[in-house]
Amino acid sequence: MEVVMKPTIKDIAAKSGFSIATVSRVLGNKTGSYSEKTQIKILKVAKELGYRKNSVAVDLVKKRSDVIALIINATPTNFSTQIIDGIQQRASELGQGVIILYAGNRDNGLQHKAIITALERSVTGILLAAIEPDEQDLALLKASRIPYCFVSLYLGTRDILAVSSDNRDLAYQATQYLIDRGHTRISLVGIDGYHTGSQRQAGYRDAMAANQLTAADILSGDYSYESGVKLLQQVHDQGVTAVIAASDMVAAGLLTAAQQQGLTIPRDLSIMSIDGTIICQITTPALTSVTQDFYRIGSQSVNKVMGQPAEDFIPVVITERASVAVQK
Amino acid sequence: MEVVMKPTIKDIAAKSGFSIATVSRVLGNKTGSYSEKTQIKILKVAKELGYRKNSVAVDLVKKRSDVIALIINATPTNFSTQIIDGIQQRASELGQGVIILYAGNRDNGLQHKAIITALERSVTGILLAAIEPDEQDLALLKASRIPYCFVSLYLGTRDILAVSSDNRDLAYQATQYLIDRGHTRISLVGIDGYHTGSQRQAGYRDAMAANQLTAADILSGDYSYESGVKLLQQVHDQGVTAVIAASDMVAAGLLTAAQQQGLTIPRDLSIMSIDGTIICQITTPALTSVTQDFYRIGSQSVNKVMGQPAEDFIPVVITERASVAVQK
DNA sequence: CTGAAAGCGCTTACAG
DNA sequence: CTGAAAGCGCTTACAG
Repeated sequence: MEVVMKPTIKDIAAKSGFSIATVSRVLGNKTGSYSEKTQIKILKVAKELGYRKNSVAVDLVKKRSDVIALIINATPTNFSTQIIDGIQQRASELGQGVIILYAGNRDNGLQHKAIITALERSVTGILLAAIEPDEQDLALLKASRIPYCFVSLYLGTRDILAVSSDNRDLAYQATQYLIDRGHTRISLVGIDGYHTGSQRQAGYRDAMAANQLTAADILSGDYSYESGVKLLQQVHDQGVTAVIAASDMVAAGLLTAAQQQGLTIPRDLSIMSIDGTIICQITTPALTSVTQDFYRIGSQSVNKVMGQPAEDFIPVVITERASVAVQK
Repeated sequence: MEVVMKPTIKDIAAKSGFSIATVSRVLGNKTGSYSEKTQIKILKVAKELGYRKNSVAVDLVKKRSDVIALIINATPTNFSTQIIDGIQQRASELGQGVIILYAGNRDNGLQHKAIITALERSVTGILLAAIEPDEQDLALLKASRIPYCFVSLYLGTRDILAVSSDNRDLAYQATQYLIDRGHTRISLVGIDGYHTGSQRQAGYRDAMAANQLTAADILSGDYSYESGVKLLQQVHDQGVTAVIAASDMVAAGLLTAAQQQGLTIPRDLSIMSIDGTIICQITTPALTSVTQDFYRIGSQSVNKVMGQPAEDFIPVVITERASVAVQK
């Protein structure tokens, strides 16, 4: 029974009386290489048969996919939607589809697997969002002939394509903002020591130093809500008047825990968040933040991986809400 | 220069002195069909050449991908991470990869495009998460020979595979919970009239009726934070003592707006949320919720689309936090 | 255990 | 404008 088989151009050729070459041309819209009558006939037959192109075959012969692979992990903070929107939008303008490969939450195995999957599918380019690559990942990527670009992560070298906020500058601005409001004892909380984390640590330290202030011990964490909750006590012990939270989620955790301790924010503690997602609006008080332009980070990274001119660093902006008080 | 070309099994065959058939067998691990010496030799050459399999070619000849396509849209509430985790986990247990196709935010065009993309790539199955299909989408899906399953959406018929919470029951439970705590004037807020929405509306109405209570006008919205903010005034005008929010985001919006109006939650208004994501912990007070088991919804949907036994409806649970007061 | 050959569903010079 | 043929990189009966 033919019924059960997916129809191919061969079926269309047989039924229409043309060769598969001609069928391929009209289906592929190679305008000018077929007559209108032929087109009409073939299109009609294709529709009758319920024909649907087999992209796998097309990709094989064309040796490329016209799809960008986006590898992303489940970060505790939910900025990914904006990044994805930016990527999708720009990719579609450039005629590229995008498939998302999920790398778990900082799961090195999954991450590696995702890279390999992308490599094996002859994608146009690979985007790695918020992925901290290990040596192996990097070696794999470098050995491939496929362009790749890190998104929202700067590896510290121009040799590797990347689009992100300038994390040093971002933390510097956050710190300076607090200093400008009279704070002198300021802490940085919930951060790790990978690329993004250490760049932010540097920005924080530089700003403190530039203002002749001594930096507090940095409180390590993993950017999560739980980190924030857990670290509040240490923040309190530090005796600081203001904190910079490594992410909106850390800020939210800090806030909840502080309130449970009976603290009033921002009177007893000012919180400056990093990211500026909708989380900042949900909390009470709303969180003042250094806001990243994730959409633009996404769209520019597509430009970059497609070999078009693109910005390296996307400017951030400070969004004043209600979690920072002026220190007398 | 050979250097620039990606090596193929033909290159390995040439360099190792074996035929491409044998190369294919050892690379494909067809144990028993080659000698150990051969294996060692071929693997060595493959490594030297930096060989990487071309999955596109493999898929073409095998006529299937061993990947599940997950089509997902950017819902205002961020439960997707949990669904994805569940899907990824179960899929990998079954030897399936998963690619995610992003359908924007209720964007019918993108949604349709995503379905077509999946159809053209001979995936093992298609999962549609929180997607309300239109006629066209459904026709497309039905016409294909690829199994598909809706995730977190029940179309109201057993003919179409789906795994979700029982949304009627979910809303019924939420309503009954409030009634049990003395509330009689209860509203349902931020919901739409599609499948999930109307099922919840029915559950709400049924519970009210079963308790001889009159249902308030349902306040329509799109499950977003903004909906919650915008609808608070109407909730207030209704004079209810408790609301069921269509999602965590709606609940958060309601809460923020209420607090801005000077209301104290839950004293002045009890809020019962639907979803139970981390958002519920972030707000002050924390939101009591009907909590869905998104992870399980995800993993069971994989079973279902792979033709394995699976549950249709995943039980929900009520998580008491601090946004519901007992009404005297 | 191994190889020659056919074939997966397309595209694209080449020739007419 | 159209068709016959080669080929994309693999897998897998078939024969030995």
